[in-house]
Amino acid sequence: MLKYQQTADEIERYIEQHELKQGDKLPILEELIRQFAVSKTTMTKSLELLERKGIIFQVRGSGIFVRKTNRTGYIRLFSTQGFKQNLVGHTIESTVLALESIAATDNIAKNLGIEAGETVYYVKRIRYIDGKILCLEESYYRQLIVPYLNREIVEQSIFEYLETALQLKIGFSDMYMHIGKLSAESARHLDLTAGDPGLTIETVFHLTNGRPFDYSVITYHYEHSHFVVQANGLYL
Amino acid sequence: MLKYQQTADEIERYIEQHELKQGDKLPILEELIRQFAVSKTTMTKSLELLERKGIIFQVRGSGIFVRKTNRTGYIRLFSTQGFKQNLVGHTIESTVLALESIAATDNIAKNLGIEAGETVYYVKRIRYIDGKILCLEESYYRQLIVPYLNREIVEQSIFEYLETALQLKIGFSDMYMHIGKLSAESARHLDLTAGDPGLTIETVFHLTNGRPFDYSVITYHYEHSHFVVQANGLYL
DNA sequence: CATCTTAATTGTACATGCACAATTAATCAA
DNA sequence: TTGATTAATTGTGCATGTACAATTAAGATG
Repeated sequence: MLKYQQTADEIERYIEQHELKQGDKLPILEELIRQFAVSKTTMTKSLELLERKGIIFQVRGSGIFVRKTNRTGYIRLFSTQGFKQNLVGHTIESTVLALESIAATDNIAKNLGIEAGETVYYVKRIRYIDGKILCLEESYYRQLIVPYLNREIVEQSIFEYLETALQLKIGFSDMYMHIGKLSAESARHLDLTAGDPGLTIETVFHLTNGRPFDYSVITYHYEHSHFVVQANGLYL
Repeated sequence: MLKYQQTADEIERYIEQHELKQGDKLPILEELIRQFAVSKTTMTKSLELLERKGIIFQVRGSGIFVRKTNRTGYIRLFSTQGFKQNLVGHTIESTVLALESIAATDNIAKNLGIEAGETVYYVKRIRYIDGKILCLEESYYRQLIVPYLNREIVEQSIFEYLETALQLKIGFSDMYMHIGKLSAESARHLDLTAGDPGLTIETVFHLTNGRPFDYSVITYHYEHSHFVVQANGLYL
């Protein structure tokens, strides 16, 4: 593990152990450098990481302070950390509705930037959070990159399998969000009524080398989906 | 302007001028350093910035490549850049429904982390994108930090006024998202029907020194809201 | 010609040092 | 005591240098 990541983890633990609250001040940079015995570069990178994770904020000339959201029970969207750490205290389960190899349709191909007809795994799942329906997911994995999937893997975390067993390195992703009314079929799976609200997120996942390997369409259950995003710059 | 920001801008322009596409390779690091006559640190920071903006991706041992989303007409959520650059080619207009000083309710106070009763500006607007209703916005600004607002300012970009005229430095924000059915009142403002889908984003804005100054509740028109998010790590 | 091994390429991690900007604390003047 | 000025504190920008990891290309081997 990289030194700056490890240092960041340690600082995070330090914050928890000392039960620091929003706005509490951490030791100054120099002191942190001394305590953790790393160089300025490394410590700066660690702090930058923590800042992007929304755990601290830094004020030049003043100090380094703890940042906390004041709501609980929200799912953290776009966390740098994975799915798992994100949802400590929550249980995620999946019901697999479909798992098969198919030929990519035009739409799938376009999103993945491949030729129509290429073989992809089609996975359809309902995912539960703490026993309640969270979302309906339909994903398409390029078989060229993900040569094998089975029911057991798909019932658990697919991405964990990709990263550990297949050693794939997931890089970046483009997410397209829109709101709409549920179709009869989606509503049935989510145990809702057609016309009810739904948030749909389409995502194209890429490996670190830029190759797209997964296109997924997720529709969230509007009553069980509360998201929090910790942003750093401006936005809208 | 900082050197690494300026360099990043120049590289961005370079990409546009050379009409580079998704996956196209940029000159190697050393070459970029030479061309732009900056140090390795600076160039690295510039590239990191561009990476976070979703403009490039870097592959160790291979090179630096252009990253582009393949859909247009989507609004970029959580862009590091401001509202303006984000929406080039789009027109944003606002209708002001309310602008008054009020005493903070318990809910407002809790979100801003202040005492109930503190004076805040209440701003209610409908915002249009390219002539179509985008969202209904209700914001609360602490008068202690934003001492003056008028109709003219509120009709334009409030944040631009805060940054330029008041010299406030906006730091980070916590955003809470959920989907639901529109109330009769919201629906009326958005020219929709009660019960229609709506995406609501509550945001608490902080200055760079960590002080919260704005709590806003925005409800988006489901037919005119298409968002894109370029994420870098994993997520859900 | 395919496959393995090795070497070259290319970005990332980490250390050090100097200069400087933003904030806060201390000092001084009235 | 108040308000302005100065000084100390504290994080950020930028330059240089060494080592190394991931990828790709080249070469060797069968």
